[in-house]
Amino acid sequence: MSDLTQQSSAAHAHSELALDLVRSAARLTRAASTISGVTYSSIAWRVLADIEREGATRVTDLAAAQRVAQPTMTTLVQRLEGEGWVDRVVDPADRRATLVGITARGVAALAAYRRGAANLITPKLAELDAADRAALARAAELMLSIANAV
Amino acid sequence: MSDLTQQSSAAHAHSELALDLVRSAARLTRAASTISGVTYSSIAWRVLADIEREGATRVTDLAAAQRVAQPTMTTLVQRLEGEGWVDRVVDPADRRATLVGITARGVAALAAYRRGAANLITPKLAELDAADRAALARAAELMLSIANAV
DNA sequence: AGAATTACATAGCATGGCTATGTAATTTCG
DNA sequence: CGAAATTACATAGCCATGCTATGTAATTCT
Repeated sequence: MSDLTQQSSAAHAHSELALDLVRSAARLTRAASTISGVTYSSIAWRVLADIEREGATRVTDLAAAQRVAQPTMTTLVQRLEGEGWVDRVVDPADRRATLVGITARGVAALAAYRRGAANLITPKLAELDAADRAALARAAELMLSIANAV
Repeated sequence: MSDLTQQSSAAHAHSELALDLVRSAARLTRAASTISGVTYSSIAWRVLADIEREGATRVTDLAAAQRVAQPTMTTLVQRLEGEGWVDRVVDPADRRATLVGITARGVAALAAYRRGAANLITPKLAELDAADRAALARAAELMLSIANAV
């Protein structure tokens, strides 16, 4: 096999893998949204988790991190505030901006979501061997970095 | 470390991995939805792909496969029909049922989506070493089977 | 034959998306 | 310094993706 053919085969294999990844990630995401009792989809939990990890954050930064438009994030933050999960204060450094922080109730709601998600997925992980779990752990890291890069 | 503590540690690690997986899958899914020119979200492409692979399929079967309610699927199929990507015929075996088949235009639209998705993700895969790509390939299989099992 | 179940369309509503626009605050530039 | 430009976010209007409830027709069960 010539170099050019090898490159074509590798590119084809990478494309196949790319599509497999996109597909299986979407399937898992949808399956994970069927957690019993959970009424918000994944973006709400991702936002709460990011705020928990990073501290109070501006609306536009939250929107950028989740790859959504600012009004989309404004609406979500308004709903989360309505649930008592986040609070909003004017950013003292720039009075145009709003800082969104997570409340104790938000931390509790996020923890409950995490328990539900773990309850749904963890038993399946327990059935796997250590090599497969290692592959998944590495893949989770890689998927994150790929998602952040595109 | 006693057996019980080991089990607790393993369960905890599995929970952490479960949450990491759910999170990174959701992030990748969202990132993949930012493909230039793509106006439908992932469920449309998954449905088209499933119909392409399985042949004409009933609305309820499509809904079950995607973990959504039947009316959700009815609405999506109506829209896909409006795009000329699927056609619908009465199932001769049961006149209550509708069989949804993919059209040539649907095949073309699905192919275009796949090209876009591959263009977005494949360059990132090319930057990885073979072990990482192998981990991702294995993880894609595992995520699919986990999604199908929960 | 009638009752129960199945298959899917419709209705109404909520969440998650978008672009466009308006208002206030901040920064830039002449 | 003041006006213009830019930034930050809320609001408006619309669509896609979700749900439950309900209606209609067809099939199955008793």
